[in-house]
Amino acid sequence: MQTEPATWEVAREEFIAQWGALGSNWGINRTMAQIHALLMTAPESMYTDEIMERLHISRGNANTNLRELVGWGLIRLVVKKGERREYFEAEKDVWKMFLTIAKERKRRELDPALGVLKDCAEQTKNEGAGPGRDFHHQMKELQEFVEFGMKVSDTVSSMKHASALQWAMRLLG
Amino acid sequence: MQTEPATWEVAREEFIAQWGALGSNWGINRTMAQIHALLMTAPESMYTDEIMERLHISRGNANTNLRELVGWGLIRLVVKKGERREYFEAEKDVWKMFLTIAKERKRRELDPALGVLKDCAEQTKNEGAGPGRDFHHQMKELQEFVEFGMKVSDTVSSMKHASALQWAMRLLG
DNA sequence: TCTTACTTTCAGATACTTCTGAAAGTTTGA
DNA sequence: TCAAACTTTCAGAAGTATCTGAAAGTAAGA
Repeated sequence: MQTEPATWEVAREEFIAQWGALGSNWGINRTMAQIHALLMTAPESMYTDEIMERLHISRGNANTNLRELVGWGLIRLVVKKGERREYFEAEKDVWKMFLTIAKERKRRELDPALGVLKDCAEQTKNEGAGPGRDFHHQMKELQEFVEFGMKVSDTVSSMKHASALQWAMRLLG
Repeated sequence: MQTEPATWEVAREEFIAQWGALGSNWGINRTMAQIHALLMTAPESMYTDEIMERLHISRGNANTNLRELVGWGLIRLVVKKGERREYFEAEKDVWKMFLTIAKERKRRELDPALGVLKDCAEQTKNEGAGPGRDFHHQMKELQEFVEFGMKVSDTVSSMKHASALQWAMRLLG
């Protein structure tokens, strides 16, 4: 006879499925998001075969996405003494998770954008009046805005959870 | 003889191409990002056929992505008196652009995530000690974090550019 | 009413992303 | 040095997203 799954396992199943679907909006692929959700809610660390079985995915897929998650810093590899197999576990602290994601998104989304803007501003710095000058101004404005955003992000990222909270309370209060 | 393009037009070309490429990281499709870049740097409003020609895209593609951009609120439709054709122009104010994007991303990325978290937390609120309880806690923590982030985002969004700047300077100073 | 000048739609084509599974590679311990 | 236990790779398959272009739709003015 099949063992009845615990109530929380049902909710967990939903969480994994939905989190995977949400991944797409976030620009993260579905499997990666699902593995992350699975590990985030795992009472114990897990190894590749368990993950494959649980999510019905192939070995190659599991392996690739696990590496990718390690690359993001969202999960880490754990070696158990006396065991050869690699286990994985997720960072469960929400603030740390947020910092990791913020840092990675900054690197992926903001850094390259800044490069383009700087370059375009530089190329047009000698434009006289007219549309050329307007274009230059616009690139400059965008550049400054992005740089500013990066500074804010860095500042927040360097905060401990408690001080970030305190700061935010002041903002909201 | 072909007219030599102005210097700024060369930079503009690069901006459009690169911005389009960056769109992917941002979860925005390439054409949409390119049209936005084109209109953002256009001295005058433009109509569909001009955009098609400039970006070498089909009518269907142009039309779909223009509607999408209007949907986001990043560009608007302009009707010129005595003209039947629809023209488009982009919001050029950087702060307004940022607010628009922030609002839309919140709606697309945060709102649905919050729904899932609330639902999972609710389903497991009666779990006793053990993994079920841990799961519940984790959902709760995530939920609170997301709600908190949304509040911060709303607060900043309701600010005028000047006060946001002032607030940020205090943070950074 | 009809023609002209436009906009919208959508089925199929193309391009891109992700996944599979088997084969190759690596490490450990006997 | 070998076999067992595991991890990594990658060519091709499957799945998604995006784009084209032609046809259908709409509205204005003659």
